[in-house]
Amino acid sequence: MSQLNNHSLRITKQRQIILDELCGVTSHPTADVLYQMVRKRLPKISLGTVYRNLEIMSECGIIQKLDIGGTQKRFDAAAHVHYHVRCNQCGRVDDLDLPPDFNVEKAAGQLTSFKILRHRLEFTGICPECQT
Amino acid sequence: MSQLNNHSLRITKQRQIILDELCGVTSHPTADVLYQMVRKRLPKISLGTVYRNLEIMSECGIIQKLDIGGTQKRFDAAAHVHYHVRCNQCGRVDDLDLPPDFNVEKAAGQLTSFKILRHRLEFTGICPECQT
DNA sequence: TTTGGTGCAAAGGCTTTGCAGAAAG
DNA sequence: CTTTCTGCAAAGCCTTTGCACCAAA
Repeated sequence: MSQLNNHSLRITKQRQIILDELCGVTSHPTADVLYQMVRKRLPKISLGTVYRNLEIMSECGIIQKLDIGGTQKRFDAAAHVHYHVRCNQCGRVDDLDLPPDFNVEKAAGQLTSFKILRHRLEFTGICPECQT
Repeated sequence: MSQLNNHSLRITKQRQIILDELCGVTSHPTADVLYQMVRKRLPKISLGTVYRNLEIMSECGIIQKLDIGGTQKRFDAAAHVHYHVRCNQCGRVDDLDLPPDFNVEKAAGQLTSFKILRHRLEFTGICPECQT
């Protein structure tokens, strides 16, 4: 568990359980799915608290907030960078680790049992105008 | 311009101008930005109409609806598959054409004047369970 | 105490949709 | 005429936020 910002973060039961549940799955749940999971252990928790804490924890680098398309964001306890496969039909998102140097199509086909239909590569960074 | 579904699509002034404006830019405007552009030529058009037609046109394959992260979807008149660079600061999205075989970091750095900070590769397809 | 967190509910941002009137075929 | 489309406004969905109370340090 990494360290925090300037202000001290308390380890509350809510936070602990949210993180715990997220760590306990290999899927990449949306906030509301995680909320349902957490509610089994903490029935009175609010969805707002789940969102708040997921946001905070991702800012601290404890978890990752995935913005990989679809209408809802997904969350991931794995801190390292990796790729994903999404199912067009059910929306399921699985991990996919790729070597730094690879042939996209080939590598993906070998590493997952998904039937790959498309892929999308997106870079993020600072555009020329914002660099100045 | 490709062909349509079972039901006949009419070529209305609204549709024509929306497509025209989208074709006229190399950026990947969000629906509301496109709405502003279109409004200069068609002041009474509604945002709903813009959304509706963008959706229809992307279903027909005339344009592409990009779901590449960020809160808003973006639209692109280019039908061919390609990649994108997004600016973390202003949200600007540029095209990036990559050869089928490439070294991700190197290729990207050479092809854009963005300062690349991260990249993300996402595959989509059908998961094992949905395949059966 | 003081500071930060929670639950609740309301508000926000983007997108979709129902409907009655308008327009194209 | 019939069918599709439009503008408008309302509703929907996901997420964020203000606030009063609560809890940890």
